[in-house]
Amino acid sequence: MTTRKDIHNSDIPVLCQSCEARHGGVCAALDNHQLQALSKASWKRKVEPGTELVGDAEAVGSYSNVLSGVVKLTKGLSDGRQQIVGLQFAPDFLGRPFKVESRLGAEATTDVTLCSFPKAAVERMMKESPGLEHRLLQQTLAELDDARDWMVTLGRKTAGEKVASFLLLIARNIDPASPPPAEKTTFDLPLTRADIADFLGLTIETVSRQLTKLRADGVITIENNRHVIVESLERLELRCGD
Amino acid sequence: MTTRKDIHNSDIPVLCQSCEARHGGVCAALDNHQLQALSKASWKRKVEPGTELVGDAEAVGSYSNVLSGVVKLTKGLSDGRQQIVGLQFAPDFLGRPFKVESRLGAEATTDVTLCSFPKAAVERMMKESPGLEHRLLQQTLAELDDARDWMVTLGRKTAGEKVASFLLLIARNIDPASPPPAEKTTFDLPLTRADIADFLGLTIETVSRQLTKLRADGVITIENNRHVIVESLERLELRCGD
DNA sequence: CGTTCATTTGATCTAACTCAAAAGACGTGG
DNA sequence: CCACGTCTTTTGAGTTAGATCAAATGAACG
Repeated sequence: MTTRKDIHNSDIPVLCQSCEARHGGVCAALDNHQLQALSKASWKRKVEPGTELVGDAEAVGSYSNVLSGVVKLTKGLSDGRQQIVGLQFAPDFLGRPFKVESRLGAEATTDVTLCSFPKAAVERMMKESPGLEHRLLQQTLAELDDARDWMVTLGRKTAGEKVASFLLLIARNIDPASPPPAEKTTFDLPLTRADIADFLGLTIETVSRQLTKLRADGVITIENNRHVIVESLERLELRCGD
Repeated sequence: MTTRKDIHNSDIPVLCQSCEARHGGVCAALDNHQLQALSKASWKRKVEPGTELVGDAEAVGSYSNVLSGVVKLTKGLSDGRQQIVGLQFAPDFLGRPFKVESRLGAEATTDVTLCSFPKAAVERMMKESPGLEHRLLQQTLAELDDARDWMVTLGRKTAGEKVASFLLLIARNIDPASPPPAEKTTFDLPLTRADIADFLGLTIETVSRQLTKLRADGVITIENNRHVIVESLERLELRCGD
């Protein structure tokens, strides 16, 4: 077992060996040969919070895997109103296949590590290997499910339920390694109050007031504005409305 | 040219020959041989408005193509609040691949014609032919784009903008044959006021008031509660906020 | 032509927004 | 280490868009 694994690993590109996306991400659909080919054309980069990864209505020449951190996907109205339409956590795939122009903005909200590939290389590989396209369909279906869940949050939940739903979403997704925490968790909010407001379709003030309420009710504790301690996930779930 | 086409048509299953989804829908990704195989196991049906096609949290044994009419996809909260998270027009594909249980309700809102296939047959065919999976990825990506557009509508638009956006969406999608009307159109609303409210995250009363306003401002005319005449698509677009 | 259901209209009410100011976090340079 | 300025978050007071409650009108149908 150990031997076999080592032999296998020796075929895996150096760049990919320690990569988390190797298992959960789209790269999991590639065999070692394809991984070799792709890794030659790929590059890692680290970006700071606030870095714009894809501009709204901008041509995109590459796809990426999110290896760590959080990326927000935004859409704007002509008068400046904004809505965050998705959050990407590791090891999500970032990019819109088969379209030159993205109608989405993408921006790092925390320190983010990315592994990027040229659009052409991915699309060639997609034609050759159905497994990759299958994996991409899976992720897209999952994103569609998430988007529709969020539509319920946006359309039908109260401010209190929205904020609770948001905290739960973060608690469940912020750590790509350990899946679902049971009863108590802790994390740093990957978004500012302004971003949370744009994600929930609320104002900063309303978000703040609802967080204060959750704190007053002993459901959460907040330290230094960013660090959240969820005292009871169960009680948080009860406040989500569903 | 005519000759060739006729020869080709003779290979196409009778059931599919006059089918609109043959060109725009997922079936367009199948060759005649595959079409033959699938059509043997498929069946058409007509259903009335209000027919539940898929129950929330119900196991689904088949996929369908919408051939005519409109299907609403719904999600509910525990206390009865509802949100429509998508509308399917012809020739959309209906169903959630790779999942036994749908977390969505699906209900006809008009008279609907469906062509249904056993889940297993579609999934087998998907494994054999990458083209089908590719086509499905395309539709899923399009649905994801639509869902995200709608998130902006739900999260950031005013009641007036929401209703205008809804009318525009219907005007652009109700007729699968002729794509985008230019300046004036006419259609029957495929949804009741209650459904429109659930789609827009509003109440019936607010929807009604906004429709009345659009009528008062001369943007639309309404006959018999259901039939809408859009006097100026351009002026409707201006009211959508984006 | 009366019953039923969908829609409109009217009169309040309230959750969330807006505007304004205070409090807290954080970095910088003395 | 502390004083200062900047930026973010919280808190407060008043306003409003859309909800709620209630009633009238209109369409469809046996």
